[in-house]
Amino acid sequence: MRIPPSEQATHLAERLAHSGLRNTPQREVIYRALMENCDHPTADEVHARVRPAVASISLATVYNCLETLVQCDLVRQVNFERGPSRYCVNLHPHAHFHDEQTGATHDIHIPAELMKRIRDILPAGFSAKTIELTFHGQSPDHPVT
Amino acid sequence: MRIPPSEQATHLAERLAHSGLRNTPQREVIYRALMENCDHPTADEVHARVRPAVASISLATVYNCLETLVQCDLVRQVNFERGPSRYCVNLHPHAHFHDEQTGATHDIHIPAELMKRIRDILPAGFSAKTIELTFHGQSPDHPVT
DNA sequence: CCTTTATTTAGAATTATTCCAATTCCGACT
DNA sequence: AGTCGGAATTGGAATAATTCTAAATAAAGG
Repeated sequence: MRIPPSEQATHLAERLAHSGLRNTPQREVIYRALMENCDHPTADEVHARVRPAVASISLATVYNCLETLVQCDLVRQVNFERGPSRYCVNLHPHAHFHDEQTGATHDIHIPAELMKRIRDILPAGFSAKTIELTFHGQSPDHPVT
Repeated sequence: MRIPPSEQATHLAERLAHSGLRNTPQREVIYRALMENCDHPTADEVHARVRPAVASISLATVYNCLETLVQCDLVRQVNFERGPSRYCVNLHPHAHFHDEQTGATHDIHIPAELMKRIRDILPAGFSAKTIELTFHGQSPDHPVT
């Protein structure tokens, strides 16, 4: 299920080109960092992770690149309450479970059938572009992050 | 369906007492402001609304009082992305529809049966204390706020 | 190469919120 | 009534995450 790094890079390059954007080392390394470890890091955490590879990268650039990736539909931005934004490379429709103790985030699969039922509670005239479903509580002992 | 002001006040007083907290004019006026107009104001907006009644009230107090009301389960705090927190007096389980153009927020009723199905997608071991369901998109022409 | 335009960068600015320390208020108890 | 102690309020300072700005750098096309 994991895509080899070369294909990741190709995918990124394609999507950027598709939006008329350039493929830069910073964007590549950030995208790779997210793909390697599919937890849900904050911009700060991403910054820390990519520094070894691109020592001079600034936090502003990390924010810029992450926004670009989100715009290209390569990455999903996730928010819990008013905490720092987190970034997620799982593009399948899914919910998030936020563990209040550990702060860990778990992806929860949403069956297509349920997705449809959820969409159906909207009264006529409402058209939803995105749907967010978030659980807060306690996750099992063995944290999968 | 609307509760008369006197009962509101009683309800507030009871809940505060129940948590060993005092009933202050600031808390009362803020609670009343929220009940009167069930849109989803920010702390700033609440501040602006209650100033006429309690001219000297500070923004810090508004934040304090709102937090108190949330803790007493009299008010629900709602967040969209990383925008300012909003406050909602509808305590029935419901979803939120956030209009991206106008910024308006609409409450959407969630049938109990659907609520149950949503809860059921959690794998064993996960226990959710709260569930948030948020739609982003376009709402009908005639905004109800 | 040279130009144009995109991107990166550091640091300043912004926004919402929380913290802090100093009053003020309220209720209980003499 | 007078006083004590804890709560609550207040204004202003502090914080945290993010965005803005203007200058420097890099890439792509001619």
